[in-house]
Amino acid sequence: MKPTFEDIKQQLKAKNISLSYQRLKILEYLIENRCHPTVEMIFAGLHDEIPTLSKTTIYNTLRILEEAGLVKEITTEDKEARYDIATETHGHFKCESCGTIFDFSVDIDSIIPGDLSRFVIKDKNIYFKGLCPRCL
Amino acid sequence: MKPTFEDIKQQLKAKNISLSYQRLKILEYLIENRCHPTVEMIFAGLHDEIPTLSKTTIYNTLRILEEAGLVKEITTEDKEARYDIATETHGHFKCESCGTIFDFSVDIDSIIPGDLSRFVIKDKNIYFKGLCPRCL
DNA sequence: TAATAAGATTGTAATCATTACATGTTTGTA
DNA sequence: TACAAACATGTAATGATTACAATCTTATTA
Repeated sequence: MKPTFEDIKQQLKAKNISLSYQRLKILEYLIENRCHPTVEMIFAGLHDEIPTLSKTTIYNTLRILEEAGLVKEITTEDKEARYDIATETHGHFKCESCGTIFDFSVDIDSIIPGDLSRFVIKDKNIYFKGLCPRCL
Repeated sequence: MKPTFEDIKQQLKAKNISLSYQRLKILEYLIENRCHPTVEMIFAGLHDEIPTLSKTTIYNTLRILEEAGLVKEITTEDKEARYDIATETHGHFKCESCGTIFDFSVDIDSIIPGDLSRFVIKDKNIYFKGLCPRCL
């Protein structure tokens, strides 16, 4: 179910977002590096290929892709934001020791909130913390 | 099930955390203002009563209380952190229009992650976004 | 094809929440 | 009272993010 370039190109076209070289490379990076990278990591990772790439462009691109629903910002208590290609909803687990963020599958529809009947829910996030097997 | 001062004093004593005037007032504020305040809000709210209170003290106190498990930082994509007295686990819903954060009850144990059997889970967060009844 | 306008990218400078640090104050104990 | 440890305070530094102005690219139209 991982999106391919073609999937994403289609979605961008459908939303009238032009696909510049920089945007393409940022998307490529996100698809190939499913480690929930920070802006810094994207910047460093693309620097060899696009030495002129600016962080502002990365921020702009991520904002546009997020508004288009193709990318999600992962919210942790860290001050550096992390980004994830938006696929089916899944949970995130952050190891408090090594900082790695793991995906885990979860049936989000099974979460039935008690008293949100008059609210419109647009986004659901599940975020666990603890220790990963390697750090135990 | 809301904790009282006495509950909290007991817990602090049990953890060997001394209860200064400032810490007491910050706790008092958190107990009386269940609106998930920011540091700025705590600072402004206590300024009349303690004009000399410093933001550093608020940050320090919140960190100590969080380490003691009495306070939880709420993680949203906002850059300003919000704080909550740690009660039974509940979900948070942020209205994308007015920014208000609502609590909602949820049976967190009913969330069964698929593949975290070898992980130690220490904390679970549920964070929904959308529109609240008033903004609809 | 050339002219033009709209949209993208870039780099620098500003913003702002948070943290580090040094100094001054309070508290408990002998 | 004297002392030491813990605490509070204010200022300065940090660092991620955003604002902004200038430059470059792309698409469109005549």
